Amino acid sequence: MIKKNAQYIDKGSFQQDLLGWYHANKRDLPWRKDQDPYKVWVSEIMLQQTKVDTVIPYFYRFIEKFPTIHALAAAEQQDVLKAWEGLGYYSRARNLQNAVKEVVSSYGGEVPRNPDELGALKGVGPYTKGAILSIAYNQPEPAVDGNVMRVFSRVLKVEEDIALQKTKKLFESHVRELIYEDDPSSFNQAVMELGALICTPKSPSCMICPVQIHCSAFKAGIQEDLPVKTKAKKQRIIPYIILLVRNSKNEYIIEKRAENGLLANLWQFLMVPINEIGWDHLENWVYSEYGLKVKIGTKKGKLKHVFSHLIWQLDIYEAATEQEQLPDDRLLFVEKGNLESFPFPVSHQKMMKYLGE
DNA sequence: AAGCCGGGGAC
DNA sequence: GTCCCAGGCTT
Repeated sequence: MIKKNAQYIDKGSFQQDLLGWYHANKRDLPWRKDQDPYKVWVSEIMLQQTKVDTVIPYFYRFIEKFPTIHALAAAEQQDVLKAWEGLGYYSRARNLQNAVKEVVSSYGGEVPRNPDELGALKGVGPYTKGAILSIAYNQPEPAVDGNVMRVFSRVLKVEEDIALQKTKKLFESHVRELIYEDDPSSFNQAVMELGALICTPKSPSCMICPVQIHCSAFKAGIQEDLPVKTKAKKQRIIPYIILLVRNSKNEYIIEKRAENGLLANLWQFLMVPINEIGWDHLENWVYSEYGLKVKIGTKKGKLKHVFSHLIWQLDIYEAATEQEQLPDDRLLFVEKGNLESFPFPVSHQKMMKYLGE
């Protein structure tokens, strides 16, 4: 039985109602066609902080391009990033390939079923570890994500802040107690499916919920008030001048971003942090930063791009250079028609409509 | 514990 | 505008 401040629940009846609903209503998703641990792994990484409908086309393309662990391990990172382009959180792609290489070199290409070995892989945290172990290997391990915390915060009327680490551990212990050991894969997926389809953040469909009679929050009429979660901070606004620099051969200058941090190893048009530089020193800064002499032209447009923790305010200008040689390793001349072979952040993809002919 | 790390869709 | 999504890593 459930302890602490949570309410009691009839475990067998809850499992039966939840799993019965799941088997009758689960979505036909591409990563549910088999239990290939590699495909389960790829899907779970893509699904981190990302909706199912967004992931589906990426998953198809990714598996077609990298069908096996060995294929992904042998790929160029730029090709992996290109397949991830637009999905966001690009460290997921870099970590996944890093981990896949580790699986090839240390585990003969087989995804570890040992929890400690699996959890030690880059990008495999507590949730993903539990998801792979339960879904691919049928082990009764908890896989606690946002859905699971929302569902059980309501069913068990847990009123602790789900942003806290200790609250997540509390839910893991609840799942260990409640999990259906004959089919932990279906149990974990059923809770998440319920969270996605019925027990939604706003306006949950309690009237058609298969576990309504088990739900303490519904009984108390406070399901809309759970889960409790502290609010995120507001984003900082950072203004940039974007320079669409073109040479006499009608090629554009793009720059490879740093190998760590925001949008790592993706490509972009030149970005000038105008607040730090100031308009008067703009061309001088470009020369000191890149050894590049440019003439700023006319303004072509503006964009606002929102990240989870900051906002880019982008003013886009065309610019020209007469240099033939690029003095900086980060920079590259590329014809307009070849830009699509490089991975770009979405914000810079949106700038391409301002390029000339 | 808090900050960093994308992008999109629902409301 | 707000929230949050099948989270993890770093400090």
